[in-house]
Amino acid sequence: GPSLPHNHSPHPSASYPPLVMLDSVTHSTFLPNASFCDPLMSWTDLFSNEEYYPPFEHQTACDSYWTSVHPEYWTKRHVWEWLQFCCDQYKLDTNCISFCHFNISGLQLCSMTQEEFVEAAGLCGEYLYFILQNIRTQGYSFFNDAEESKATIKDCKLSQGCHWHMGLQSSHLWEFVRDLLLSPEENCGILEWEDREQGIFRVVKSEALAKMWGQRKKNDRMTYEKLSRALRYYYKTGILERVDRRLVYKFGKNAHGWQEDKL
DNA sequence: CAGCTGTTTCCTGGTT
DNA sequence: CAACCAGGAAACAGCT
Repeated sequence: GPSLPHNHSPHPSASYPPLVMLDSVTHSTFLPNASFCDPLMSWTDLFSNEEYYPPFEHQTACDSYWTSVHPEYWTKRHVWEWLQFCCDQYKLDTNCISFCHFNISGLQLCSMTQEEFVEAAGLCGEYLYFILQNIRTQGYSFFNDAEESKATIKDCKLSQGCHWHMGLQSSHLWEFVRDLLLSPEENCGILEWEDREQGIFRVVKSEALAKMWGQRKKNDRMTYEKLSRALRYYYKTGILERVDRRLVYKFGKNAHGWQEDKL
């Protein structure tokens, strides 16, 4: 899509599926309760923190943790562990993840497209996809060779830090609305699903919504009048579809990440 | 620098 | 009447 940022791998020589940066992922969605912290930091800290990664020698062959195995060779159990870990570490909303979609082997997991991740886990799917691609591209040694990983981590930290920040800053209006709908903690009854399946929702507190959007854009002059004008532009691009009711909107064909997982 | 995207701002006119 | 909806037009900001 034209709105996707350019893929920019930290490892130009490697060939693997392109990294899809999370331009649509917002801070509020994934870290609803945490004080602001760079998700990247937790990501990298994660992989340099021995607390989460017990020394490799402590693992036995038949009792290996997912970090000690390359994703392609993960068992169902490894996949499960990885998923649990991601939910835990990134405070993913487990309600939007269809866990039965992940009752699969690592090989199957690796063959899933981003779209399939989104289908299986909504917005979290994008996140999980991103994490998985990172693990894959870092390679096996990432978890085992401490010396080698250090350098890799550092490189990653820099280049991906930029992407993260860009992703966090450049959230579009419709994504902001979507994320609000998907995170009850932040929502406070501002938005409400009218028809979850159809992607129809209602703006309950229009002024509050405008205020919140204004905060996001550092614009204290934002009003619902202006915000709604921006929303109406989405009819043209298929992000939203017209609903003939006051304060009611519907996600269009070109909006993604809002769908509830279908069992 | 030019051009494009995604709004932001403003406005006229019509609807609930 | 207040709060919305429809869009056109133009300004703007960030990005390529």
